[in-house]
Amino acid sequence: MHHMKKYFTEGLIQFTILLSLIGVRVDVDTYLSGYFSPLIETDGGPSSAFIQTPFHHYRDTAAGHQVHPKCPELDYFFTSRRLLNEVRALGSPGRFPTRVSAWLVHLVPDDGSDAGEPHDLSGDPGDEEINPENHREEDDEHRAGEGFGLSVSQDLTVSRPCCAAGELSKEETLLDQVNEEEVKDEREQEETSPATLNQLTQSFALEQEDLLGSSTLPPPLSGLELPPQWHDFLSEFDDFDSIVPQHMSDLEAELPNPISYDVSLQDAMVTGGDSANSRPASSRTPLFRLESTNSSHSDPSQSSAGALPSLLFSLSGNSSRNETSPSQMGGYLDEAVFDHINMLDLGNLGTIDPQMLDGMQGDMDTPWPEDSDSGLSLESSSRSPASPSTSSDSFCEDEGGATGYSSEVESLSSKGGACAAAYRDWSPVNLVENIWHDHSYSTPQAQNSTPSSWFTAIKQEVMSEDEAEPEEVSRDEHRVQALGLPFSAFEIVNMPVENFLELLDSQNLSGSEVSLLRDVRRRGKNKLAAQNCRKRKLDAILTLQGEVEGLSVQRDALLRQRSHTAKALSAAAERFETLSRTVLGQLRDEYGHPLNPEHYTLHCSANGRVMVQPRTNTTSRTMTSSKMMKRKKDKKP
DNA sequence: TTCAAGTGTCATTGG
DNA sequence: GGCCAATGACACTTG
Repeated sequence: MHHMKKYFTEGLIQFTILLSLIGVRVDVDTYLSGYFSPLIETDGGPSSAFIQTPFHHYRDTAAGHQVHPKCPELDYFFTSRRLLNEVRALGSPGRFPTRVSAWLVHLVPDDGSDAGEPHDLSGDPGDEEINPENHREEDDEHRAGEGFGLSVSQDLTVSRPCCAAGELSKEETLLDQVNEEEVKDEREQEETSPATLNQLTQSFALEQEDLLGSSTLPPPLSGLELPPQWHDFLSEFDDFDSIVPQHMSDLEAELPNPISYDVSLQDAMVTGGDSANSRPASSRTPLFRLESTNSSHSDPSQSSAGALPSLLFSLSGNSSRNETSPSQMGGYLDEAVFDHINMLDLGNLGTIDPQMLDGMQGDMDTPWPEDSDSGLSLESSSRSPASPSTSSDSFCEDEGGATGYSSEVESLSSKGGACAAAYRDWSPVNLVENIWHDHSYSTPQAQNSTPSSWFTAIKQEVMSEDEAEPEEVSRDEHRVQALGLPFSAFEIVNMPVENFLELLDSQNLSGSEVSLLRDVRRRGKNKLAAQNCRKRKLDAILTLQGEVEGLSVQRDALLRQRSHTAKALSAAAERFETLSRTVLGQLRDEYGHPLNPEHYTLHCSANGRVMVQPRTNTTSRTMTSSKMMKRKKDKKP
């Protein structure tokens, strides 16, 4: 019987630890500081329905557990208490909304009085008159006791249980021995009158409080050995441990929501970085933090509930960032779309001696392809284009100007000299420094490339395209050619504005011609801008597409994890139910009969109190040992 | 002929 | 105020 109690106590402690591990706050303070009454407590105070097993009952058990207030064995319990406090410090998640109302009803040694007669453990028969508050509590407790159908005395006593005669006598013998020893100790310490069992227990409770209040730390809980069933249960929780802390927050966050919503670009960018912070991790970090006794050594950052979302979103963010990277986006882009943009990427093109430019200037007037960057549209309203003469019609080969102009252009050819002079003042260097300084994100600029390099590269690229396709001179190009200017439309578009203005001033152009050149420049720039804009759009779309795919993968993973977690939770709930039944089966009413697990259940309140409740909801009838302890303290002078 | 995609252009806005 | 990039809207071209 005693060793059963010992195991029962150990089991209750371990069970309490487990409850704490799964988020149920279990108050064993009173248990540890009082009589090791295991599963107790609401805030209501002591309950007459409880008969707490005196600490001394655990002495001289068959297993040799010498439990004594001054016994080193207390360290075991104090260590448990400390560990439990650590576990509690992790918080109570409310994940298990159950309320455990533990009623520990067990034997109280009979010191010779009649069986069935209540024993006032407080040793203060006049308590009710002295403390009306306790009286009310007692009334409540009494009603609660009635609710449980337990014949419990008012004042922390219970009738002598109806046990088997042999077992009872054996227990009585042991209890008497314990009582004698405790009476002796009690007398030595307090020199008080009658060393009743109640006084002994009370004094022991005080001793425990003193011990708990001391700064002496208990030794590590190295000697704790768990029965096999607890090992099984813990092993299950080990698996649970690896799952729950990481995924609970995600489950709590209504998993589909962060995934199924329409992803805007901004959202996607934001979530890519720190969406895990959308919910403060600190609010859920204590959830199912199952480090148990290792909690003090665990790294909170690793067990943070927000770790998973953070990790996942960081992964997503990385992916998105990678995908956003223009360098990697190239794989998604249609080459045909960005041919013109790529044409502007001149940074890595080979440098060509600027002097070569002079020899190639004759080719600069090569009309752009219709779709080239600077190719201009065929406006129907414009004048009829001049016949495409690609030989030498635009660029200044010499001061004599270009040749091959159309009749309309020829009228302006005489202006080529001034045009050439203006060109001499305009170096391609300025093109690089002034034109390619724009914010075009899709055209990485070779800032360190020489002007001649990009200028020649453009020419080469244009030439290569010209070789591949039949020439198509844009309408604006024809207009520029018709003006007899020594510049192509491309150059007009890309030359610095200072040079362009100087060109306009130096050419003695009419108002319509100036307007034409301005329109050519404006349209050419706008075309490039439109291309860049469309490329950005495409990039954004592709980025979002990649992020959506990443989120879809993440969603699938989270769904799998949720399923796994649900299974683990279900298994844990089953184990919890089994253990509850086991615990209830070991609890006794005042008659020594085990509580019927069919009629009672363990519940954990929101504050972690463990109580025994009837299957029907009668929480108001629950009795708590905290009330009992409070009343006992109040009674104590 | 219709449709979708690509492209150029215009107008507007904001830096 | 001018220049420029960005962008929505529209029209045109093309397959």
